[in-house]
Amino acid sequence: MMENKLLLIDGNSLTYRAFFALPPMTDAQGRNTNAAYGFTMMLLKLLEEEQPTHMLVAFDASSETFRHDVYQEYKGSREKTPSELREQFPIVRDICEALGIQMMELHRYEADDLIGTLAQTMPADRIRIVTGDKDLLQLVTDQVEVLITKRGITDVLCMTEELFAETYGGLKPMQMIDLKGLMGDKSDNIPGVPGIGEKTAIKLISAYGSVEGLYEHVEDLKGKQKEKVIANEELARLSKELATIKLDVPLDVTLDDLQISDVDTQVPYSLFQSLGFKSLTNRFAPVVEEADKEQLNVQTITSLPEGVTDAVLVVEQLREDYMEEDIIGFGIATPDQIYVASPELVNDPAFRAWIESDHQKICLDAKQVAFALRKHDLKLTAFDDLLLAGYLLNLSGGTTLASIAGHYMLMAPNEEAVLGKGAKRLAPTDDLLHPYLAEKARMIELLFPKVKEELKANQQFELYETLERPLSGVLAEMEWTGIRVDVATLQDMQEDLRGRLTDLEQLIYGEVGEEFNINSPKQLGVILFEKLELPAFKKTKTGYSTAADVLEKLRPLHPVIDHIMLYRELQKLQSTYVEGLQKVIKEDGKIHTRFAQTIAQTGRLSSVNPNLQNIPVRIEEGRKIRKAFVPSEAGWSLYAADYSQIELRVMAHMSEDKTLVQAFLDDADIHTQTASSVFGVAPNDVTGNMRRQAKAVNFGIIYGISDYGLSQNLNISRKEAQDFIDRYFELFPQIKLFMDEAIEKARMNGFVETLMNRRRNIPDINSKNFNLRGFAERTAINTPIQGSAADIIKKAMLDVHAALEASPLQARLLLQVHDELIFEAPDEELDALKTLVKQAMEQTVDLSVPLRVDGDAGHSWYETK
DNA sequence: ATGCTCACG
DNA sequence: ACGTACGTGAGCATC
Repeated sequence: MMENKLLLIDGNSLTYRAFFALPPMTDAQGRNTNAAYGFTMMLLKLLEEEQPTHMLVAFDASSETFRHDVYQEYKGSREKTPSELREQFPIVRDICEALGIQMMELHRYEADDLIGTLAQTMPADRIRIVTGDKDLLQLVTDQVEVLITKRGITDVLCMTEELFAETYGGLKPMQMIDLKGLMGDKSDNIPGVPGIGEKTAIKLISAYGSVEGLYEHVEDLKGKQKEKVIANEELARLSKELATIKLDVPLDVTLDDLQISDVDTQVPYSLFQSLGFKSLTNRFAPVVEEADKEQLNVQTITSLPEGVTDAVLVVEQLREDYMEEDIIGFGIATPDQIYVASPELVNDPAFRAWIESDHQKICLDAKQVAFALRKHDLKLTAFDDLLLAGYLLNLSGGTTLASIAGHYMLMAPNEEAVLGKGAKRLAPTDDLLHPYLAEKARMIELLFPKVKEELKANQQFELYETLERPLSGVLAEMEWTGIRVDVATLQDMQEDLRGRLTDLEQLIYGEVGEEFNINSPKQLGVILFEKLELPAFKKTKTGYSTAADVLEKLRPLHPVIDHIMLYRELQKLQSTYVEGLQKVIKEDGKIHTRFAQTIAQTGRLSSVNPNLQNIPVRIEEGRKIRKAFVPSEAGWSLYAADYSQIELRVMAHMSEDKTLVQAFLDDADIHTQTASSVFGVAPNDVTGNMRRQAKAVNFGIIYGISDYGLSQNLNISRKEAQDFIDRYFELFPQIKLFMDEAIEKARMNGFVETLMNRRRNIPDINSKNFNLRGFAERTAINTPIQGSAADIIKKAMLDVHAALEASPLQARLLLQVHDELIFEAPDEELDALKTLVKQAMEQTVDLSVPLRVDGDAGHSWYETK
C-alpha cells in the first residue's frame, strides 16, 4: 500500500515571503501578481519534490484571535499588510483551488494552530510542514519535520529533531516556546523578559528545562539577571502562552478530506494564462495546445536550401568538452522555417559556404560552434552569441539558455529530458533529438533580439559587440593552439614525489602511533584533537578544521604538524598538477584548456579542464611545475607579460584619490609608499615587515576590508587591524569616499558597474541579515575594481591579437591569467614581441594613472619571471 | 552531491 | 551579538 504523505502549508507566511522576495509584477489588467507567482512556484516545487498524497494550505483568519484575549497588543507592532499584498490572497486561493489543494481558515485561530492540530492528529505516515516562520519549529518531532524557507523563495531547509538540537544548543523543539517566553518575539510583539536575548535564553532553558523550571530555581541566579527574571515572571509566563501553538483546535476533518484531487489541467492553464504566468502556462498547456508546437515549421534537410541568410545556428554536441566531442545534429532557424539535420550536413557544400559567408549566424555559444566546425575545416564567420549577451545581464542562477529564457518568462526546451544527465547522457535517436534541436533554435531566435534590446537599454551593447563577442574568437584561437607540455619533466617529478610521500607517510604514522588516511580531514581531526589532544581553534560545519592556518598555529606543539603540512603540500602537487596535468595532455603533446567566458560574476575569465590559471608559483617546490610548460617548436621561447598592480591602479583611477594617483605617477613602490604613510616613516626606513603589512592592507582594501579579515590575514588583533584601517582611510580619504559611493550606488540601483559598463546585481545590499548585507557591501566594492581590471585585460587581448595579425610575426597568444598574458614566439621575434605587447597592453585604455607592464622570456614558463 | 582544502590572481 | 576578507577550479573523502 502506498505511503500517506501529508504536507501542511502555512499560506500566509509563504505568500508574505514571496511578496517581499520578488520584484513587482502585474497581469494584463494591472493586478499585482508577484506574491501569487512566487507562492505558485513554491507550491509546484513542493508537489514535485515531496510527492505528497495529501495537502492543506492554512490561512490566518483576518479577525482577532484568542491570543488577543489574553494580550491585546499581540502582533501590535506589525505594520499593516500593504494593499498590493492583501489583494493577492484571493488569487492565491484561486490557485490552490485550481490545483485541487484543500484550504482551511478558522475564526479566532491562526494558521499555526490549524497546522499544529493537524500535525498532531492526522494519521499520515509522514508529515511535513512548510513555512517561513520559525515559530512552527516547536512542532518538530520524530514524526513531523518542518521545511523552513531560506533566502529566496524556493529554497528550503528541512528541520529535524537532530538539526534543531544542533542549532539550538541541544534543546528540544518544544522548548522553543520557553525560549520565546524569555527572549520574546519582536515580529509578533511578544514581550519576553526585557534584557534577555537569544544567547541567555538558550543558556537558561538548557539549564532549567523550561520557564517553569527556571522559576523553581530562580534563587540559583545572581545579580542583575536574577532581579530581571523575578521582576518579569508574569510577562515570561504570558509570553510563553502566546508563543504556544494550540494543538487541540476543534476541527472536523479526516485525512481523506485532504487528499490532493485530480484536476483538469485546463483549469490551472486558463488561470495562469489570465495571470500572465507564461512559463507556468507552458507547463500546464493542454494536449490540444500541442498543435502550437506542430506549427513550428520543421523540415529535415541533408543540404542547406537556397535563400537562407541570417539565421540561428545550433551545432549540437553531447557534452560541453567540445574539443573531444562529435557533432550529433544541427538546428537552423529562420523566421519562417526551421531546419534540422544529421551530422553529415557538415559536408554539404551549400552549408559550408553559408558558414563562411557574411550572413549572420546567431549561436548559443559561438566558441563551441566555431570549435566544432573548425574540426571540419570550417571557419565560422559573422556570428552572434546569445550566451555571451545573456552573461552581461548578470542573471541570477548563472548563464544558461534556461536562465535567459526564464528572465523573459519563457521555458527553454528540457535538455535533460532529451539527452539525459551525468553518466546516463546519451545521444538519442533523431526522431527525439531533432524536435529538441528545432525548439532550441527557435528559442534562441526568440531570445536574442530581447537580450540585444535590453543590452542597448543598459548601455551595454557596445561591451558585447566590441569586447566580448570578438574576444570569444581570440579565446577560441588560444584554445585551439594549446600549450606544449614536456611529459618527461612531469614524470621525473612524479617519481621524486612518490618516494618522498611514502617516506613522509611512514614518518607521520610513526609519530602518531597509528596508520590513518592523512588526506581525510575527518580522520586527521580525530588524530590531532582527540588522540594527541592538541587545542582545536576553529571548527567547520562538520567537525574540526585542519586547514593550513590552523596547522600553522599548532606547529610548535607537536613535531608531526610540520610533516603533515609538508605531506599536504606535496600531495597537492602530485595529484592536482603532476598527475592531473599528464591526464589532459593530448596526442599533439599539448594541453588545450577551455576558457569559460560566462562564469565569473566579475567579468573575469575562468579556465577549465585543466585550470591553467592556478599553476603553482608562490612556493618554489610547486613553481617547478612550470618547467614542464615549454614552447611548441624548437628555437622558440615563451614570453609572459603582466600588469603591475592593475587593481590598485584601477582603484586610483576610479577614486581619483590624490595621494594614490600621485604615487603611481611617481612610479613608486606602492606597498612601500603605503607603509611609509601608514607607519609615518621615510620610504627608506620601511622595514620588510612594514611593507608586508601595508601590502596586506592594500589587498584588503580591494576586497572590501573588515577588521576581522585583516586581523586573520596578518595574525594580529582586531583592534590593531582596525587601527591600520582607520589610519589608511585618514591618509587616503577619497578611497573611503569611493567605497561608500559604491555601496550607495548598489543600494540605489541594485547593481554596480565597471569602467566598461559591465554590471553586477547586488540583491542583498538592503538585506536585514547582517551577514548577507556585509557580503553584498564587500562585493559592491570589489566588483568594480576586479571587473574593470578584467575589462582592461580583455581589451588588451583584442589589441594584442589585432597587432599580431597585422604584423609579420609568428608569435601567438597562449594563455591569460587575469593580469598576465603568455605568448610563444621564435627567439628572433622576442624583441619585437616585447615592444608590441607592452605597447598594446599599456595603451589599451587611458586612465588617470599609467598602466605598467613587465615581461620576461624563457625556455619554459618557469623561466619567465 | 557536498564539504574541505588548497592552488592561482 | 552577529562572523566575513574578493574571484575562480580540482582532487579527495564522505554521504
